[in-house]
Amino acid sequence: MKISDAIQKMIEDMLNETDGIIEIQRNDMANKFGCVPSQINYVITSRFTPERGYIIESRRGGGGYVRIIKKQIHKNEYLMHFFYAIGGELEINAALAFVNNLYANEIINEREKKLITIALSCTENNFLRADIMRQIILAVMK
Amino acid sequence: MKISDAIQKMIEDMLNETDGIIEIQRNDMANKFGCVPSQINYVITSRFTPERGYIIESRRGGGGYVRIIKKQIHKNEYLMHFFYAIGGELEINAALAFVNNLYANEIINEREKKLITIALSCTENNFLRADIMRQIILAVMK
DNA sequence: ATAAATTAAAAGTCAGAGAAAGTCAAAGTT
DNA sequence: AACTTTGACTTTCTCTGACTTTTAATTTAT
Repeated sequence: MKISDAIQKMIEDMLNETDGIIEIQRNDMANKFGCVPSQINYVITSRFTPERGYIIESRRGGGGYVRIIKKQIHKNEYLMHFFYAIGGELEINAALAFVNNLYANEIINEREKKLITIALSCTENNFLRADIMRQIILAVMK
Repeated sequence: MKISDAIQKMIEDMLNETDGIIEIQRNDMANKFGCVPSQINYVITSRFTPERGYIIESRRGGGGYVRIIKKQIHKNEYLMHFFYAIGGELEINAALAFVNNLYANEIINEREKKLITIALSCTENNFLRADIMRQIILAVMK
């Protein structure tokens, strides 16, 4: 049961094995799963949506394909940019505003936000805080 | 014995036999107890509430399910214990040992461990560090 | 040998049927 | 009065198939 989930998983696995961009043959894939081709469309439109960070491109006719692209969230770029923007000092309010931004952009979750807030609030020294902020960015960047 | 109580007991038993997370088919379970499906909802909403430490997730349609998650409270107990064990001062080595312990026990993940380490390393002051440790525990406990 | 026409090979669309779970109010119990 | 049971109705999700559209490949005509 749950063919759609199996299809989703296969696509995700393929995306992980590559650089986040794959091309599939709709009919082939439907065949592999013993389902009707339009079910592939169903899976794609219900799970690989733009809101979830996917881009779909396709072409019909002989040698057609469906291309699924997982948007590489510019997370690291975003973080890098900030990393270099931090000066020698960092005020607590500016720091917390940035953290809220990270949270809003889903780069960190609520728990991480709390931990980071603690780390940033542990000193009055804005030089030290800038340093801590840099360490945090590196930690979050993985 | 009331049917609802029997259903509750079965769910609790299932939760105890697993890691505190189960998935049931609402209609199947209703069938087992010879009741109407909506009675399962009744049991869940009246007994497996968030206040009692349960999380409910579900999905409709073919292959649907109701997932019941029992929040592992022992983690919080564990954290509580440490929270009260922290004295006025906390040396960096003791603090980091504790963090490693949390990581080993899967209460925090690697990324959180990094963030916590940063927070704990931001001062030379063992009084302040004890305070930070307490804040961290509260943040992680939710 | 090209251009046009045809055929074949994809992928897309959409609506309907079916499979679950959710809701809520009324009726029954304790 | 509070809790339990029931069932009619709703909503969401999945699967299917007939039909359409687009593109490539092939054949035919000039």
